[in-house]
Amino acid sequence: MKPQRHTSAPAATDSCRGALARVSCRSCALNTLCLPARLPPQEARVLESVVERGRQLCAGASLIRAGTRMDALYVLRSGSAKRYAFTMNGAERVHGFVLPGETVGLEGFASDRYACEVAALEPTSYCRIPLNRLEPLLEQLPGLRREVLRLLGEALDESLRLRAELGMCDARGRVARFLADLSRRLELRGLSPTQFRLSMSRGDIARHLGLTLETVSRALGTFKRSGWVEVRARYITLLRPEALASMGGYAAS
Amino acid sequence: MKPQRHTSAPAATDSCRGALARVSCRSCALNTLCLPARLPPQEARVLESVVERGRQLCAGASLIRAGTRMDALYVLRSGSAKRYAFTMNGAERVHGFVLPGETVGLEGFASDRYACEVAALEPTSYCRIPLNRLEPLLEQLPGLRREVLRLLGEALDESLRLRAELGMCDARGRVARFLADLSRRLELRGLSPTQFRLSMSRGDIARHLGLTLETVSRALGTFKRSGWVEVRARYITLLRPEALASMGGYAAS
DNA sequence: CATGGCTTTTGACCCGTGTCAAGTGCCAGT
DNA sequence: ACTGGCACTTGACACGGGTCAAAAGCCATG
Repeated sequence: MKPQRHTSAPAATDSCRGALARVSCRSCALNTLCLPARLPPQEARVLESVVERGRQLCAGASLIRAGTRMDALYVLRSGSAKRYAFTMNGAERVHGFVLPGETVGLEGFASDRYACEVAALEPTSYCRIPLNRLEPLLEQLPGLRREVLRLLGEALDESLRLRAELGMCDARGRVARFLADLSRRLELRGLSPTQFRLSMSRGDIARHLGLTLETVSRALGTFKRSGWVEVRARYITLLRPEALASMGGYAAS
Repeated sequence: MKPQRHTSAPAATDSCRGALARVSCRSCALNTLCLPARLPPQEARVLESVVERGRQLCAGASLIRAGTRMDALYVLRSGSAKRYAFTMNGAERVHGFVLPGETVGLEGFASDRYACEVAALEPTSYCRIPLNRLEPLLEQLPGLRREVLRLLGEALDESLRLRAELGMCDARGRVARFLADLSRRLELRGLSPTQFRLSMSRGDIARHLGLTLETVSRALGTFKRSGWVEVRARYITLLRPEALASMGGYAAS
């Protein structure tokens, strides 16, 4: 068993940055969102013992290289990242953006190799769950087994839903939906749902939504002129979130 | 234990239709494609003991109702089906088409409820793997555990790739890709890759590719005029599959 | 064989978005 | 402060594909 070192103040505060000790999910700010949150406490404790803390990544650095052997799952602790891949004609395609508490690397189960590149969009830290430590736990812990299946199912469901809904609305609807979705996810993390910084470029957003960066820019321009948002470079303020939500087809399902 | 009745001739021939006995994956025509194919033989034998044979569905009948509690995985034995769902504005969205040997119901892991409706497009038969029998096996059989993860990963990967590639090519490219993909999957099942019947309507294809049925029809018309395909109602002959494949961005990856 | 209903094809038109190009703003380095 | 580079905005234009409408095929039924 590895030595366990505690920060004297066990405050579960707004950031994990300071802590240099080994992972303690219970004292992590993300404990209500992250993978262990849905596990029975004793299973969470076992899982905790195999989680490794990754070092900080600078903006642009890759957390996962597409095509490399899958050897771990990763969970973001802070910062943000984009998941992307290239089509055979060399065009970059952005599959999505990753926020703290979200798991990446799941598509690797398909072929034992990661299918997406995952790169930090700003200084970003993460946790790592090595597969060779995870697999034995899947045998012993039924809750963890169900949770991994749930995560995969959720990723699949989200991907299907995204394709369906983006395919049905026009450019402005897609951008509206993107903002509404981001807003919701930020709120879940205790951040302001109406005022935030976009860590990704217009081009990244465009390549995610299947548009061009000019069209994204124009959509934002329209929202600005309608008084729905305020845009200053990458800083966004949502003035009429309901308008965006309804335009993006974000009705109460 | 249920009674086991064997057909006297154990021929692994081209169809499972005749057999009325309980499931015997080893003698099934799909045994090289289906879920057990990638399992170690002894695990496959255990899995076989929990698989139930479903009765034949007629065209239009639902195999899975969206929103109902997830209680099983399903594998198609013969026929074909479409997976679809409705967006909140009531528009139908086709997530994909299912061929024999393919597994459906995986998205249910997200929330314990099926997210897609799955309906037969022609007379169709299937196998059923109840979850309450599958779960204990996941604890005991490491190969099965990996295989279920692989299936989910594959579904996820395919969904991502589909979204990426469809988003980047024009209407004709999408239809070409659709035909090339179908052709490949039919060939895997030992059927002709160049001559087949489309069990789905133009509208279904359109709702799957994010187009309108008129555009799908026009794309087929173009291919016909170029001499790439022959179209007679729902019967299709691919005359220049390579042309379609390259247009759909189906290069050797 | 005729009928009616459904699916598919074809045509005409127009809007939205991609494309190309120029212009603006922001930041870092010299 | 100047400069070069990059991200973003804005404008003009063309075209692909959505929309509406009508005609043609296909298949059932009586």
